[in-house]
Amino acid sequence: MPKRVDHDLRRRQIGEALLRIASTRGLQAASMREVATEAGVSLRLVQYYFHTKQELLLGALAYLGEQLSARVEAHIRALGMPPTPRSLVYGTLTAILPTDAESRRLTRTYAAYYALVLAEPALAADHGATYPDLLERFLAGHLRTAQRSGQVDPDLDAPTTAAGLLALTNGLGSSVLGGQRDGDAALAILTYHLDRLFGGSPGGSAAGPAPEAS
Amino acid sequence: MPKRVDHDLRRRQIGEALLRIASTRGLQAASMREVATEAGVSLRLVQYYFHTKQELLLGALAYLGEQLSARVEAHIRALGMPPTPRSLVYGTLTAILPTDAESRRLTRTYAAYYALVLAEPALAADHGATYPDLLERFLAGHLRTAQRSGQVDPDLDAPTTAAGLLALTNGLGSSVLGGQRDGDAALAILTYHLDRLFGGSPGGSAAGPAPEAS
DNA sequence: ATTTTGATGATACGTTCGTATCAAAAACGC
DNA sequence: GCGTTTTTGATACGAACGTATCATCAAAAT
Repeated sequence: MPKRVDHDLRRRQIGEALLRIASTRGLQAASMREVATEAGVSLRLVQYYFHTKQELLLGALAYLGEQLSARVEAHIRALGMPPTPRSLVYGTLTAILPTDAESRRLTRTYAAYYALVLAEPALAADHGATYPDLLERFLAGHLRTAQRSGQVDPDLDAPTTAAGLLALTNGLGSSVLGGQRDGDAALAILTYHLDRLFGGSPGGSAAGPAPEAS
Repeated sequence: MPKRVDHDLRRRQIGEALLRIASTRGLQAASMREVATEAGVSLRLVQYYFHTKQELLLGALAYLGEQLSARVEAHIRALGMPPTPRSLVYGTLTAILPTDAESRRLTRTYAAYYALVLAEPALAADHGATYPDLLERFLAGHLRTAQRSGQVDPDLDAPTTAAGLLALTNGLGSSVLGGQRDGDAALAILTYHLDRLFGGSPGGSAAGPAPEAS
């Protein structure tokens, strides 16, 4: 048996090269040739692992989703264990806010794909609609938990509040990428709203364990 | 003197043809030839009025800004005269939420330009940064007025709240365009937050008439 | 060392793009 | 109807794109 190479790894290397181009110069600059150069491989190899460009775009989009999920998880973990409802909401939202180089890259790439999907809905058959939905339900669940433990006003509608928080964070992210304000200013606005929501007190106590992120 | 034609009008007709394409098929589908076809003129004429494509993109972006401003104004007016602080905030935010065909077209086009500007910042020299800023200051000012007249909690930070409302609206708009929810659901979430902000009571002196669907 | 798989190279096809260059025709105020 | 302006026509260029097709080279497991 001859040379063995992890095909999934190669595909990932090439796909992430595309994501790197998309984050800096946009998806329209991500031609097959440019991706090959960025990945340090030949054009022929890109064609070898992705028979068509649509395949490449879809594969890279999947990698982007994984990177985003990983960052959200890491951000939640960074706020201490075990996670409280507050740290889960806070960590999730601050993870997708472009405040550092990595989150800027992720959100810029996401924005590029978002525009592409708007023009060509066939690209995100179901990936685009379910992922934000999952995030929203995740937030709503923990908000409800926080309501039950008295950290959040129980009169609030949890799903509506969760949708509002996620939309707020996305909108703040857009304003940061658009150059309207910097990441710290956006983070300040987000924490202002979160602190108002969570009643100012650090709270948390020894509340019950929360559902798990996927 | 021979045939006289309003050059500004011609430029507008061509520019708006580009906006129409951008709203449905994205900016990458808006080639000079496609714009000419959409506008019902020859490619040569597009080149006559816009010497380069960048000129065309910039000109059309200006028209988009005018259309957006006009819609915001019309939406505010539709909420009754004279406008109250509440109707000004409500009208501004609902105007830029994709709830009907026109607002969907506007926000989709705006999203397409947003992605283009992210990849090519030279396109929106100052147009991109100042317009949302103006909107935000506009909202903050009327929020402060509402605070002084007791319709809004005076403990709130007006600029931060205004930035949050605008970001919330933009984020909700993105979720609508992305197919996560429909315009009515987004409008319900927005009004939920606005009603909480404005203390639930219709307030605003002689309570204004209900918003109108367009 | 042979065999199988991974990787490169060079190149080409057909399309579309932005842009440019000829020219001629059509419309309209005087 | 003259003359100026607007508009169209027919192409053409070079470049970049996605895709495809040759053949060859390198590497590693048996």
